[in-house]
Amino acid sequence: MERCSSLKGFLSFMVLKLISKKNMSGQEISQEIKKRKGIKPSPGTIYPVLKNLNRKGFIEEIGYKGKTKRYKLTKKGKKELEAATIQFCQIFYDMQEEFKRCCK
Amino acid sequence: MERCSSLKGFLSFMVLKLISKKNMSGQEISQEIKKRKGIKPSPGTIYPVLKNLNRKGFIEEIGYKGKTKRYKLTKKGKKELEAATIQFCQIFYDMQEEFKRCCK
DNA sequence: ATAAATATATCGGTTTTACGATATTTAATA
DNA sequence: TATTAAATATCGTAAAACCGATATATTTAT
Repeated sequence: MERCSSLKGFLSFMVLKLISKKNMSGQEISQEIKKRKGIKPSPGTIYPVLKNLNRKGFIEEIGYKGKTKRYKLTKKGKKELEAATIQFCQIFYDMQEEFKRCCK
Repeated sequence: MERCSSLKGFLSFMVLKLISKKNMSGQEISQEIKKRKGIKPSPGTIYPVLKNLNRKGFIEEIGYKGKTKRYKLTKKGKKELEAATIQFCQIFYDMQEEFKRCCK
């Protein structure tokens, strides 16, 4: 195909966006997605996405004292997210009004 | 899989949204998408989407005097779009700020 | 009316996205 | 430390999304 951004899809985009706001583990990400979408992505969905983002250098692991592993955005990841965000806004620019309407 | 909305994906959503603003032909839709995304969907992409939306009763053909066929939203399509919009906003609710930032 | 151009439709195949099951690792608890 | 629970990782498979090529239909121009 050939995408503009090298992100795979909306799920990757979403994961990157979530991690950008707060360092998160796979579980935390899954739960946040469930909260928004209503459907919790299966392990077979979320972990490959994380692996892929990690492989591309967009995120990296941080693990500290007895806490389960979390991911944080790399500098590269921040740039990628910024690019993807711009594209997202371009594609859905006319959703702004809907947001105002939907989200009270 | 099993989605919340019965729309197939973001492309279907986008097409529905575009048609909701203005009755459009396949070509016009393709061009608008190219304008936003940079990539024009191939005929093999866009027409099956239209066919699917039509089969589900979300859009219907209107053709008039020497003009190429256009589609308009049905009542059912409007309801569907509304539901999908709400879901979209729920999923991406925190994109509002980005919109303000990106779209000058 | 015929030819050329444009738009639409369809088909087979590829890639992407995601799942479910299972295995492994890590953390919490006894 | 051993046991259990939770989180992560991996694998094969399935379905969705999309493309390119080709065929057909419709408009436009000759």
